[in-house]
Amino acid sequence: MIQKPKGTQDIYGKKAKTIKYLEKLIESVAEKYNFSYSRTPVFERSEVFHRGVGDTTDIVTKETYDFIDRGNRQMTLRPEGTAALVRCFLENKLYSENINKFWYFEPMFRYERPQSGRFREHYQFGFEVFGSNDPMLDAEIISIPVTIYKLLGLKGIKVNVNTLGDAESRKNYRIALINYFKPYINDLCDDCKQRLEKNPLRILDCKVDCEKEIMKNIPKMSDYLNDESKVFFESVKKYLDAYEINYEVKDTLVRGLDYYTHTVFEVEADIKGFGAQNVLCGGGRYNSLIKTLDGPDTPALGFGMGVERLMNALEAEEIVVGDKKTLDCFIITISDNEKTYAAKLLYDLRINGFSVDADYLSKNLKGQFKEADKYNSKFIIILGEEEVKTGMLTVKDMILKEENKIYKEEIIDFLDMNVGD
RNA sequence: GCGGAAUUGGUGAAGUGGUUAACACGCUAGAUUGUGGCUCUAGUAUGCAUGGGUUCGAUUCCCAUAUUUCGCCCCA
Repeated sequence: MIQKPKGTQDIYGKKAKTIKYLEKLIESVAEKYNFSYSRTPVFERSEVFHRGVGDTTDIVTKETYDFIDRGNRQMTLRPEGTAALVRCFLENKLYSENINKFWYFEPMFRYERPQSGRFREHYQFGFEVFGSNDPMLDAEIISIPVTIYKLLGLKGIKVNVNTLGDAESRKNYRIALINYFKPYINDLCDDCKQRLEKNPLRILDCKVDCEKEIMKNIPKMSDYLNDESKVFFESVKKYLDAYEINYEVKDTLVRGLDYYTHTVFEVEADIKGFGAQNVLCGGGRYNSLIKTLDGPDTPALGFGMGVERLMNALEAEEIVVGDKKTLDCFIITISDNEKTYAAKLLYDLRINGFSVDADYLSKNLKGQFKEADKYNSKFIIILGEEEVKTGMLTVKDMILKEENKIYKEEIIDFLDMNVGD
């Protein structure tokens, strides 16, 4: 038996229905926020992510699906949505417009060891805004996942926010961190020893070293923010209050992708018994990314949310979404003699907008009734010798449990009147 | 990349080094030859992830591989 590749999933049945429902919900939220739908290729030239996400990040150093195509080009399966969308933004010169608001819902690929809430292929949706430095948008971006959780009735969530400041603040803080940790380099874990030169900010959210004595007096980002960055973050917080968002400022929150500046945020699942992978959503402002990828200096921000983790959270809170499967009508035939008549009827009803099905397994009457039940059919049409001959159909209302005789010519009007929403 | 635990019909699962692999759901047929949902009866794994090995004999013990799951790291 051939098994699926590690960390991938077959999506069908209940799971498929939930994903479809979520996608529609997200689309409707996107419309309300005036974001437009976008799609980019599943694979890109590797440098999109290597330069975009950052060469020192774990995502790029050990988690990308890289391959060389037949034309000897180095390609990478998309590990996250932002860098790819920035490439699209630049290539199509969308910066000629004032502002661009995009959303996406696509599979992402990371070569990792799977566990609860983590896959090698998973779905992620995200919202990105290019072209504005207004702190009101930072709050708006954070409000989108919060709105989605609210619409779904998901309560166990926690919003953490921080600022990394602008390039100058970040540079000063970086120097301060290196100076602080250098004397203690032997006390740090092996990963952090590497991080010290390449990306010292990442030491802050290291889970190995976080309990150590040296972590207690580390310089604070807030002391290295220049006035402009401070004012910006204060505005963001003011707007967050206006959006009535409950958040916590967490000054060790730095995020694992290199492109962030100013505002960064995460939404955690705060549900008892939830797995170790509890970050449902993460994002922030990335004002320097577009320039890094050879574009004009354009401010931007956004977030991404893991669909499987969102579904885990819904399940943990026993929230069921999506409608029950129903059928307007099921056609039962007494014998094979009525099958051509049934075929015509199926075609007629379907083309007139009804959801209709019939038996294709030559089941007996009882079996056909059971099947109609399984699909929650509102009506059943029973076709026998008599009905075919006279054109007088036997129609059973499964909700009122009553049977009617309807002329074939009137069946569409009849169903129209009785199959409401 | 590192560590732990798993893998038995369509599904949830019990079980054992030795003739017929429990139970439940589902499915099929019948009781009920044009009316389902309830009930009753019968049927439903020549096989226990795959490939090796140990053994007179392996689904059971050992090894490898694949997948799942729970952590670490990291992230959505």
